[in-house]
Amino acid sequence: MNKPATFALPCACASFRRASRVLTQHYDTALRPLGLRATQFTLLQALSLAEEVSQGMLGEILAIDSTTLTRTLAIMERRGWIASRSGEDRRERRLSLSEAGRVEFKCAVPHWEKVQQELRAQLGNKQWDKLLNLTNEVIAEVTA
Amino acid sequence: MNKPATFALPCACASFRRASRVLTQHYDTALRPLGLRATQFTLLQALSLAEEVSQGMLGEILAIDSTTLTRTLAIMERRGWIASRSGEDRRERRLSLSEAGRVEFKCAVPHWEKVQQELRAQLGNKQWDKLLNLTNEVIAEVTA
DNA sequence: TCTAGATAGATGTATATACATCTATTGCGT
DNA sequence: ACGCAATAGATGTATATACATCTATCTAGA
Repeated sequence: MNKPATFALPCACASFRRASRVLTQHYDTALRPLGLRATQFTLLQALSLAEEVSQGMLGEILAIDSTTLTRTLAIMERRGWIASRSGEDRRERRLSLSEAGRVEFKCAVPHWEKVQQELRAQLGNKQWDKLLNLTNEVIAEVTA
Repeated sequence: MNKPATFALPCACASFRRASRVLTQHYDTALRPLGLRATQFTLLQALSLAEEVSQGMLGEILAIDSTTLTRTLAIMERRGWIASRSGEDRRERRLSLSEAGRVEFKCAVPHWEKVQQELRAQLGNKQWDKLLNLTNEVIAEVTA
């Protein structure tokens, strides 16, 4: 066995997961100085855009199981980045960025932009755009 | 907040991970009757193609950290699907499918093909192909 | 040959992830 | 008002994932 490190996989899921792992490592590396994981950055970004959302809605937006968010958000609440209060419907948790979360996010953005730029340069603008479009379309069509 | 469930994410990593989660759930659902996870199916498939590989090489092919494989493979060895023996270099573990693993894989293939077909139908042939090509290209270019 | 540095995996630890199940709450039909 | 089905999250459990560190082994140089 002396295969080159990259060879095409016939399985869309395998191929996607592999690409995810590789991308995630790049983003994780870029964000490590800030003590942020790629996943956590995504949550900060989503909350930064959404202002206030319920846990369930956040999960729907990101296609993350709501019970997964319970744990991931707990970590970020412990770090003081995220605040939650119960909504009018008292079963709901309404989530938002704390002040510290806003600061953390603001600090992280340049690092995030740098990785995005680097990858865009590596792939070329055209492929990069195709990639973003396709992944977003996949979601739109497969989620339904 | 009353956003539709799907909206475009500006972050390639977030977008990829989201698509991964959605795809993985489809494959997991399809393989659940067999007691197989998508990830595990991928490993069976890789070993089925590779015959015998070291853990490190398998990790390289799939872009999975070798120490991650230690745990994931342990589960599959417990189930009797995977055999390992030490190589000439006694630090290496040479991995292969056991007979039970070959059987399990063979049983799983039709289920896997069905999901692939369904997704292909849902996305259309053209998009499906673009998707596979792109993800594989991303790997090729970003891994290097 | 002996040893210092490199390499392959194993182990400790932390996070990400989902499903099954449980609890608290809500909303509806009577 | 009552009571039952539906819903939002929390909790138990299992897997996936990576990094730091450790151990065993190998390899190249003196």
